Amino acid sequence: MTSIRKRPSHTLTELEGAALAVIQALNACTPYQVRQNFLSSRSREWSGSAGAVYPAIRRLHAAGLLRAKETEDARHSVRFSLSATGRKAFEAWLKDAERACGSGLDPFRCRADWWDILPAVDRRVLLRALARKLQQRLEMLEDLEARPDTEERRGLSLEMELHKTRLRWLERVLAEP
Amino acid sequence: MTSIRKRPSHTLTELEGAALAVIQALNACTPYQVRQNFLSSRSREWSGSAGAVYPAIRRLHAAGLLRAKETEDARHSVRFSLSATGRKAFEAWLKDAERACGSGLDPFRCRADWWDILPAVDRRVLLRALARKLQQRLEMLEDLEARPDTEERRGLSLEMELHKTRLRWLERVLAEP
DNA sequence: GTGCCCATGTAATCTGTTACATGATTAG
DNA sequence: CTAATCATGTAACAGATTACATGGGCAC
Repeated sequence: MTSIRKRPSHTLTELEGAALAVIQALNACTPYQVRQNFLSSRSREWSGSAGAVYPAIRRLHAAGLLRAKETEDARHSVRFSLSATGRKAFEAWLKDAERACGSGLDPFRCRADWWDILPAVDRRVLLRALARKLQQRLEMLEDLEARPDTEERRGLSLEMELHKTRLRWLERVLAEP
Repeated sequence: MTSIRKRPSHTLTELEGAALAVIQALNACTPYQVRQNFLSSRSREWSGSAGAVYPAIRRLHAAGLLRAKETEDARHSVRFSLSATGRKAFEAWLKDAERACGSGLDPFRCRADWWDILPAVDRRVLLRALARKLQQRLEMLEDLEARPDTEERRGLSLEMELHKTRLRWLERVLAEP
């Protein structure tokens, strides 16, 4: 009897799902392009390190989710696109409400419960510093939004709203006793 | 010459930081108590698996951040508390605005950019399903908040606000063309 | 042709996961 | 006394990170 698999074949990691999304969007692209897409993305969710991207794409290919087409150029690089299985797996990842609605690992929320244990003065200083940093990120995102060449407008506006929510929360805590 | 260390001694993982927070809060506790605290936490950020907690505490101890005091009971279990170095490291973790204000790996935001590529009908069905799921989580959190024995009220209210923000974002997208 | 960037990786390591193991304690 | 459960782990493995390697193409 085989033991229960940790990750059943139909479940993708977040990075794998995102890689499929990029490949789907660019419709046949090289691992390098996927990596560049991750690197240029303003979200620092992943480093987009070669050591993550190339093996992930190899895994997806080995699992039959990707079809490879070798190009003619001298570097004989390989362009990948989604197979039928791959499209199905990607759709499942995209529609996975359970994972989408989990909170993930939010470093802000993770610390929020503990800031209270600081001495009052320290805490106020820290919360104000956090508010400044959030404000700063928000302005950065606003600049990004203003640029006409920015993709990912959906995620951008969502991220800005989330930052604003954190800011409001900070201000509410600061306004307390 | 030694190569640059990936993780300099003064940087903690999120789990290590959270473990220090629990140990600090309980003021001298066993690894088991730390683990129970993670397990009982409503946040599913980590599994609180033994294979993560025990090694993490051993690491922190080996790094001199924790002091161990063996108890007298037959299980001769060990209670840990923060050393001076440990308090300093924990404070640094707690006050790390750079990490706190990053967005972490948010599975909702991660997918938000790609939902647009679905056919309009599919997308509306999905977004409504997501809204229901978020609503459901929100109600669960409200119940939790209503219970008098709930700790982590700060993080709880923040998490609820973040969920509400996601809900509003969904409704805004649904209200479009 | 030499130096530099492009594109693709590999190696070592680190942290976390699941699944299993094991001795102590307590309920019956 | 025996069985469940408490408390503490270990083993095998997965997936990511950093740092390094390598070979092709192009600027000068």
